[in-house]
Amino acid sequence: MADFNIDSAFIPALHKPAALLPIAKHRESLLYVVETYPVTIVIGQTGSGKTTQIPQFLERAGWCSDGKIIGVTQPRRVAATTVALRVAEEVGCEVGKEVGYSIRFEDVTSAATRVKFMTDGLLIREALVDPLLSRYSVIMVDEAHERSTSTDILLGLLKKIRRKRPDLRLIISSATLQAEEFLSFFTQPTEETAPPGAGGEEKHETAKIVSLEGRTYPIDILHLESPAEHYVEKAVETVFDIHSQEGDGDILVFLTGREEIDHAVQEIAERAAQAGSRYGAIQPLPLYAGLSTEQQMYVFDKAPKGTRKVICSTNIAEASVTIDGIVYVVDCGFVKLRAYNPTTGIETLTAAPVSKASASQRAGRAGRTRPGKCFRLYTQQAFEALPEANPPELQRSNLGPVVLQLKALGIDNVVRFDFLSPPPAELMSKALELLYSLGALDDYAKLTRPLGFRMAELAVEPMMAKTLLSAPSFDCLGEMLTIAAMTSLGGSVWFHHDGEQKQMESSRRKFAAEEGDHLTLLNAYTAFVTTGRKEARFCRENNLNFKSMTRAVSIRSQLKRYLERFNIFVDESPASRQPAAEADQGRKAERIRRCLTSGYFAHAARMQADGTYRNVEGGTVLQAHPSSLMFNRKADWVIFHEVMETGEKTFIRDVTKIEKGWLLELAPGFYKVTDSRTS
DNA sequence: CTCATCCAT
Repeated sequence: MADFNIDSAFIPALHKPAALLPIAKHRESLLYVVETYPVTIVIGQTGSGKTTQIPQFLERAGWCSDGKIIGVTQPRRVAATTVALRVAEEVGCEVGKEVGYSIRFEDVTSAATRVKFMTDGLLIREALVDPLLSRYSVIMVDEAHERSTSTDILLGLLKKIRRKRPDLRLIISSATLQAEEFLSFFTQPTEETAPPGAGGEEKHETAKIVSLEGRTYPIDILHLESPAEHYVEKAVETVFDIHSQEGDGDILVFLTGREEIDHAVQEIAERAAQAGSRYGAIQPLPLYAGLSTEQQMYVFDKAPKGTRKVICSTNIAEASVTIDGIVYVVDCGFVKLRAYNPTTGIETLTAAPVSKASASQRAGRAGRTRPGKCFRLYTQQAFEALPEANPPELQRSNLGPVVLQLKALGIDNVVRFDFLSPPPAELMSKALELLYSLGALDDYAKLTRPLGFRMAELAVEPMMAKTLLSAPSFDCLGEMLTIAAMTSLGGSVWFHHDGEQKQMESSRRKFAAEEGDHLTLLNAYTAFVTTGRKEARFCRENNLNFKSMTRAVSIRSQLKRYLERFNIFVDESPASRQPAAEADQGRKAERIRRCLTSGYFAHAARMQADGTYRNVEGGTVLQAHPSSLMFNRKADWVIFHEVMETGEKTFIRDVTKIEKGWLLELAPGFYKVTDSRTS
């Protein structure tokens, strides 16, 4: 009995009893506010229990007694499912009964469901069918401070719906002090409701802020005395300072991207090897979304006894992934942000200083299980100068999908939609132009019938939606469904372990199509579902990401069902899948390339003598991304799925060869007369 | 010779 250990003798409870959560003592006042005010803004730190407890309070207080239900939205799928599981456990029911969740491809609800967790994007789609969201008595929008595109649109919609449904209660939950912004948004009358002068009295009765204290441990925050020149080097140094001078506990290092992370991990491993066993072992691990699920799982494994885990991560560990046992956080002070340039139509991905909100969220990751420390690799003055929050996504995105969705929701005047933060006019007009050129909007900027309405209903971006809806006329619908599903995976199709890049390249060559990436993706998918029998083994043998391929199967069948609703049917009879003669295959490939051109004509480029591409305006130098089959291959005209500027270079991804004449033929409005300079 | 993070009956 000498080695009796109290830690292994007791198993810690999975969850704290709800009554111990700080929120419990706010129950009465919270219910009073929800009863009295149409909109409640809840400020609650992580650990306050707001997400799990508030829906239960409401349900027990009778908010579902008239057959209506309580909806809780999350910006992420994992959050929607895990919170639902946890609340079901607390309530003591099976998930899908009284407590359920609904995300794309997974509806775990039933007639008995009274509390429903879901992604905010899904609730927007529900509004297409039920514009007043009449099933719900209360809608809680969680993590609203993240200001994702779908959260922002949802808030605008809910404000509009509330006017027609005074009985509807809204709860907006936010982790930071941005609550005032939500308050003024919901108390400000919209132009439609308020004649000038009215509405002042309403201001006091519409919305109210409620603050809940969190239950995290204290965190010491330390800043640098003078700025660091190279934050990656400084981060590595800081890791070793912690390792040699601080007590035990794992370290989480925030960096901006894959390159920095791989470098830091390698550096830490090398230095640890040099230092020998003076301070105990150290285990550096990378974490970013581009890793396979399997590689990501390592960060959750407990390090061997006496070994300190150091996780070098992107922003994924700021809110999406939570790792237990982190006591020290090292914050480099930067984050990669995406922005869309409406003049060039090109997205950029660049490192920018984090916001104060992000910095405190990062620090908070140190205090989840016991008191922690956060080392910021910037000065106190630099911190003070940081913006409160980053600009919301809606103000720096391609708004094509947003405009399409708003129009489908019956909001014709999208410019006057009540945005929490209106996007710049240039983004709006660029989106309208694109949708007009695709034929989704008419001369009066109204959604066309049937094309525009159908495009809005398909869950793919506008250019692909147009391509898909053109596919029957090119007799390649089955193939296009596959290509749409594969491109929407966003580059996670191919997969390789460290140092096996060569092997992956040769695997990919087996599926390679001379015409480019789209047909290569089609070949890979076809092989997966036929000879591969949708099995994981086939993926392992061919360096394909099994999870992604399985998802492609789901997306494809969902898109197929949509089209069937429009009375567009795909011939998938065995006869249609017979391998065709070579000449037929060539003709089929050409039909597919023409069809792609009918949707992606605005994404056309021509190769120059030096191997780079120029877009149609001629101003921008584009390069095939190294992950593209067209990297280092000759072409003339091409279309591409995506363009992104990172650092010095502007890359195009998913590239397919076309012929110049097709542009004029398939997009005569966009490419008017032959320009002698480009011919 | 390479890309932050999410989401959609």
